[in-house]
Amino acid sequence: MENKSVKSSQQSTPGRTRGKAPAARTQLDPKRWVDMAIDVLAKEGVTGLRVEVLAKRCGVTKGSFYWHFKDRQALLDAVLEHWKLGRIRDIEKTTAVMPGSERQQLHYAIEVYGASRNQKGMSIELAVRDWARHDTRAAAIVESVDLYRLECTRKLFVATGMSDAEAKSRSLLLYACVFGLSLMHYAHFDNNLGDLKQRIAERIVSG
Amino acid sequence: MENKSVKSSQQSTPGRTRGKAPAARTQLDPKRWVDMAIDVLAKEGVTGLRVEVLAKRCGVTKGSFYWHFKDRQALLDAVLEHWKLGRIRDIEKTTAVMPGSERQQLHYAIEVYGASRNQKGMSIELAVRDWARHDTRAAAIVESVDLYRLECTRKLFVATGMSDAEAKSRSLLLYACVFGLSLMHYAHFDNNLGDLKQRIAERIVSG
DNA sequence: GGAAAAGCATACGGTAGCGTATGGAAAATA
DNA sequence: TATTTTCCATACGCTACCGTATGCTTTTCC
Repeated sequence: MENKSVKSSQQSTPGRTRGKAPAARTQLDPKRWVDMAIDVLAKEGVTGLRVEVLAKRCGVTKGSFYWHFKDRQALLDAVLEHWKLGRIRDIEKTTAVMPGSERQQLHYAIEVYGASRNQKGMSIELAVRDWARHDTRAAAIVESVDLYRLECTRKLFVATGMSDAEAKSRSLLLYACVFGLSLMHYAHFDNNLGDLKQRIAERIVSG
Repeated sequence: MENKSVKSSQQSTPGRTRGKAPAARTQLDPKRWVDMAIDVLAKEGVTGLRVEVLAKRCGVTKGSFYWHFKDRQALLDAVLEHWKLGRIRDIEKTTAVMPGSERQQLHYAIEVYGASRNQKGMSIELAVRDWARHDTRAAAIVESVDLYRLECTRKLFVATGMSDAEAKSRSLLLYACVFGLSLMHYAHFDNNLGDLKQRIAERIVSG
């Protein structure tokens, strides 16, 4: 009972220099826990993220969990960090664009969030945001991700010829609308939702 | 330490004669529970809505609770119903308008949701929507409220001269943006958030 | 092969919450 | 005043968690 590897595991690993990738084993399993945790997070929210429930889903007992993590909070921190990094990678991929096709890319950004294949991603998004309403750590992560997102799309809007203030407002409108739509229940509001969404996207992107 | 005299200002209690149906008397105190429950809901979310916690906040024990409610679910149902009725009343008040000032009323609807004095209302709103992600009853309530809201603002947009399809898309955009903004952390995105919000409101309302 | 460490299981004590049972006090009613 | 009905407190059993302690088994390394 020493050396509970939280998430700063590695660096030294004293004495076992010549073996083989020593970090490989103790590095991969925390990731398995985090992946599973994010799965549960999407379906149940952060309050459903219980140690023993998670262990059962992993096919082990919590004895395993407490070997890999100091406590439940350590897992939650790891989940937040993993989510943040994943979002940043995703944002960069989504907003990377050849000069000239910025408008098209903005439409793509809107569409990709509402896509049904992205259902799980949006569930995670909403779960983290609800989490952030009661937890300052989660709130800090959400803020950093939000600011990064807003900045990336702002640049796209600027590239389409807008003023900076207008680009900022459009950027904010874009994400607010994307997240807001995923929060509403409007399936029966119209029988041509595709057209509605198209009009909304135009309203956000075009001048 | 007696404090049970919140008393009852019963109104009619009809048919009190020899029959039964004495349920009227026990009608006022459940409201106290529901009010307190909504308070907790706003701060902690539905998962924080625990019987014993609530009882403590009411200065009683759960023995009282289980006299007024069958179980926890009964309280949750009552909370949902109360919330729904309150929202509908509020929507009707917010979207009632003299012919000619529809645009102004739409701006007011946008502004009133983002107002800081409405902080608690928005907290409840978000709590109920997160609740609805895991509970079909809550989802049904949210859907009915959403459809009513969307319909009311749709009429306002139509009154400003828009086509029905356009009015519907604006209506959806309006609420998506309002709820989405309350979900994001953009305070440090700009030092003139008022201007940003103004631009967004114009984008939603004006043609 | 044999010691040491990794990885997990089992058992334990503790808290929090749900719902039930039962009794007691206060108020309404006769 | 006596009795019933309201309303609430207390006590209980039960489950789901968290975190710790301590083994047991499988690798890893010499």
